[in-house]
Amino acid sequence: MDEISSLINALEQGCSKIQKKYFKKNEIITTYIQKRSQICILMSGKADLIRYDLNGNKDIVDNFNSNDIFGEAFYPVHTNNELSVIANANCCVLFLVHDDILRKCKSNCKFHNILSSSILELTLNNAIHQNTRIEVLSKRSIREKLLSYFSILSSKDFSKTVTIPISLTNLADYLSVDRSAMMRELKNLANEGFISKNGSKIKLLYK
Amino acid sequence: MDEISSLINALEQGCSKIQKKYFKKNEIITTYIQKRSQICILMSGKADLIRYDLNGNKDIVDNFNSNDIFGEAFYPVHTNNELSVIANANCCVLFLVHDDILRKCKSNCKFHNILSSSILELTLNNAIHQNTRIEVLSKRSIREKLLSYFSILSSKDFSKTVTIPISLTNLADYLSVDRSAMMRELKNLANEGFISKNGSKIKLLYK
DNA sequence: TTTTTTCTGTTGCAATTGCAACTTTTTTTA
DNA sequence: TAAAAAAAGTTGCAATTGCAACAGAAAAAA
Repeated sequence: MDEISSLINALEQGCSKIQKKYFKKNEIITTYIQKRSQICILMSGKADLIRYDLNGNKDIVDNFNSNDIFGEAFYPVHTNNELSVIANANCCVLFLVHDDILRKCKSNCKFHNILSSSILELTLNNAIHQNTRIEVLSKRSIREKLLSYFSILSSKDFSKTVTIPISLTNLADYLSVDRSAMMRELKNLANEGFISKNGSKIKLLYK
Repeated sequence: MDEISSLINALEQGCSKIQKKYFKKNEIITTYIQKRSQICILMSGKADLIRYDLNGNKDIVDNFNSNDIFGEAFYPVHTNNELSVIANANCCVLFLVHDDILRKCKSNCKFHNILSSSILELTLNNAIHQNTRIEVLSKRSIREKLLSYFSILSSKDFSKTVTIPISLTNLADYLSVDRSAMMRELKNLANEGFISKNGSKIKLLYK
């Protein structure tokens, strides 16, 4: 992705406003607390945005892959619970401070100008992902959520046969439904001839 | 909002890349079809993002207020149904083309530089709203959705008494639940002493 | 390779939710 | 200001869903 390589250049040419750090699996990348203007870019690896609720249950709020952008800057100021980003694999992360993106850095580094538009690109990308999730979450039944999800996968891949790119357990989390209820609904969809299913490979049989 | 006034300046100083248009209630502001790079900013008024589903039912996907940013650029490339933005009141809208934000306009207008960061600000703002909605949508029961929604309102207002800023009908849409089921749950919450309710004024009684 | 952990798959049951069909109240429009 | 439209409020009932508690398969770790 072009935006990412521009940023890497800026970094390597010595822009002091960008930090690059490495994390091992299970290490804490950042917490969303008093870092209002922190923007992070995951250059490689996988990470989860985690909340521990009042009962101490771990709740996966979001998850990030290569080229994803995240940070407290994307979240409301007033959150009840602390959010943490935890590495799910070895990660390389760029850290930027929001204000630094707008104002030029002291050394007036020549890559600074591209920063703002690169961040905008990634942020737009993030918005597309969010809207996609809102799309499926706003369906009222598990069946509709699944069909909506499959339909999006199908149009991305230009194919009526889609492979769910995450575990079914994680899919249930993504759709915010009970996993066993989702499994049941997958079976119903298959029994009623809407789909055929082999593991996480789904063939859409309707229309 | 600073970003908006910067944009207005850019416009009024004659940047040819920005268009300003006025719409009356019920007029179509734009459609999300083959306008991949269109970015719109609602300077005043209210608007809804609408989808007509297969049965011809009107489905309100999102709604926009002053200073909100929207456009096909925020949506996945492959959408099944056509999305339209309809004015809900008299609206003033700025239209920008995404590529123009990145490259400088021919006249090299001096306000062009601020464009990118202004758009970034608005886009980050948009992400915050989206994350807030995902937060409530990902709650599994109507009760949890309501409590989560109230809790967010409460921390915004620094008060245990909140006024729902939209109609209850629209709130049910926002939470993606059946309106009558939501009304029932509001009554249950009141009966069980979690809240007290007077119209759209809600007092939080827990903790 | 064995052990441990995670993931998949299943089912009964109770609780929640959506749907449909109303009435009443409030707001908007003519 | 009267009429029309939208919103609020209610309830019964059937369908969906979450929860709990399993067993077996697959993947990861030791």
